Amino acid sequence: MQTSQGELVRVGELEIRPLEGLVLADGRALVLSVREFDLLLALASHVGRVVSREELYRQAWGGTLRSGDRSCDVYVHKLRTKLERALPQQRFIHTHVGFGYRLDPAQ
Amino acid sequence: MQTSQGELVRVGELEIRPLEGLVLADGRALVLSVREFDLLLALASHVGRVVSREELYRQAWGGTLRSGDRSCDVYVHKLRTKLERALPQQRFIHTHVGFGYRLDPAQ
DNA sequence: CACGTTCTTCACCGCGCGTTCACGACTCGA
DNA sequence: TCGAGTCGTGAACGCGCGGTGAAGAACGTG
Repeated sequence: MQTSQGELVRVGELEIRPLEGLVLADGRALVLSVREFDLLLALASHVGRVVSREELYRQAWGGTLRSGDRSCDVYVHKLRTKLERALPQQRFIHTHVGFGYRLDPAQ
Repeated sequence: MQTSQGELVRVGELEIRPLEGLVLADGRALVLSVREFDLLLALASHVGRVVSREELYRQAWGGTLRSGDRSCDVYVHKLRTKLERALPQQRFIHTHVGFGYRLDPAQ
């Protein structure tokens, strides 16, 4: 199940506005690139659930993930860095080795 | 009888989501490796009944259990440890000496 | 075209994962 | 009481997955 087009999404202290391409962390605006934003949106459309790299790639990049492509991991890292700098005390993106990633404001 | 493909499985306070590789213990996400997850799934597909090592190995590893292979026991131990840490008051995996293991939220 | 930004790819490395071994506790039958 | 079989448990080890920094390609904007 995906979030419908432009709806506002809340995940913990994060507020994602798909229509504007804007993310607010505790009220303060985050500067994200297009890819970073799409990836966050893909993760946010399955909050609390584990999403495979294939699915994330499909949603954020479009097309199918080629074997050996690490783009997904690299951008998870970039996203993590920015989220962590905005909200140091929280961990949002959790790794599930062998499965994928899970966006969850609660540990 | 096995659980069909992706159905959500509930065992006591455990919620197993086969499609995601995710287990919730009382709502909180558990971090399990692929093997641990598959083993739990194998046990959960026969809740309340004793499952032989051969059957567990067939379901979680694939192929037949070679004599002397202790992988199954080792992973039962790993699973127990994680379940016990998540839900200290309960015992889920019960040993039936000479027969196998039984997953049961009730003693 | 020039320049800054974004994206992809690469390489390195630490750590988690799965397998296997070793030892000890326990049970049961001879 | 002894030996064989079963199971719990910690640890060693090789390997692949994922974290991470950086270089270079591609993009977009003026």
